[in-house]
Amino acid sequence: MARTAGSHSDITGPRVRAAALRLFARHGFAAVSMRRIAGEVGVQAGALYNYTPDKQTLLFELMQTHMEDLLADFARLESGADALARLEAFTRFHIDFHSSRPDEVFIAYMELRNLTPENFAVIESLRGAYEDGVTAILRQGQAEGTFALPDARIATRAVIAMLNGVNTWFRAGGPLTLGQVGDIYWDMVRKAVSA
Amino acid sequence: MARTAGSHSDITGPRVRAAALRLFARHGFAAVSMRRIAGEVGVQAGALYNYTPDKQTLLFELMQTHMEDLLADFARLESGADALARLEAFTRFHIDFHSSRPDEVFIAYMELRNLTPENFAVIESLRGAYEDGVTAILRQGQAEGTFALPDARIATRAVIAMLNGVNTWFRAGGPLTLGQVGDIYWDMVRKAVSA
DNA sequence: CTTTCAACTGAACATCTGTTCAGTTAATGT
DNA sequence: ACATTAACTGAACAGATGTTCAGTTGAAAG
Repeated sequence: MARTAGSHSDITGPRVRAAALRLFARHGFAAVSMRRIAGEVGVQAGALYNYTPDKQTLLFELMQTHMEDLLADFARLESGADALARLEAFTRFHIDFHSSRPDEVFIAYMELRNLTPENFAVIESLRGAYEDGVTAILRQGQAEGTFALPDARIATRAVIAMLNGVNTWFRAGGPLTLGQVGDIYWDMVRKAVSA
Repeated sequence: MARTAGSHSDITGPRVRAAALRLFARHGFAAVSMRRIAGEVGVQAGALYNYTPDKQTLLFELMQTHMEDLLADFARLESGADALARLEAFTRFHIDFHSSRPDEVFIAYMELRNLTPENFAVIESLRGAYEDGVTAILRQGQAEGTFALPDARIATRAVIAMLNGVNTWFRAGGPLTLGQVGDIYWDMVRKAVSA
């Protein structure tokens, strides 16, 4: 095979995904053309089709990769501890992970409606798996008597929605460090679910 | 003036806005063409320009109207009571108002990036005014000693983000009434901010 | 040096985009 | 009955859209 080493595909592929990610997050999937992504990479639009079968798949794979990364990192959190410690670890993890990937997070929440029904179902099930993990922590706390919750499923969504809000205002280099933001939110999360 | 009474403009105008609202919420501003809006109304695309100078203004006015309605209704809430009662009233109001206007809410949060800078500034300042109202309640509670908050501004955003989450899952006719949802969220909000 | 072929170009495809506007229609006031 | 004119049509505008593909390029394998 000619051009195996020194091939550009190892470089261009990631650059295509990076450009698509950036542009989809800034302007929205529907507002970004394949030509614009190609321009960002420095190639013609046709060349993109060496790296994705179509625009829809490009979006879907960005979202799928993001959700799988999220689940993989979430699974690494300590599961032996008591519910309070686990919820604190989750709270800080969620804030850290999401604030380190603002573009991915934005797309994963905003572009769901631009997925085909099949692709949507895949992303939704990944999101459901993440929620399940949080709900499990809350139910453990209910069983231990540490948490008092009218509904663990709704509390899960409430906590995640609250933490997602961080990404709308937090900017690294601002007055607060991520650790301080974690402290503030953990204080509110802890109280919100406590007995 | 001919065709004053019996004119269609009193009917078509609202129908244009309603169709745009529905379609923007479902598919996104960039993905909806003027021809598609016109089709929904039963009119040719050119006729839309009797009701809006351009597509951008159509979006902007939907968002502006929504935010002004929100602020007007928010201003009607009792302001004489103690902070706890005011925060409860706000919590239930926010849930009620937002769940009664899912399309408006969705657009107001999702289509900010499709506004021109001037229009964006207007909507942002309306949103800021709403946040200010909530922050005032939280600061009153801090002064009264009822609430313990590391940061009233951040707590405002946390509470609003949490309550906004309701719209992603609540459907009228489901297992819970809006009143029950209000109870569940008020329980969490109250505990989250309490001393 | 020659062959190979992954990576890419550039043009073409049919279709859609927001917006404008001369012209048509029909309900209204006189 | 007639003139007025708000409301709307339908065609046109210049350009953008996702996607395909025959052909070019140039680095590496033999």
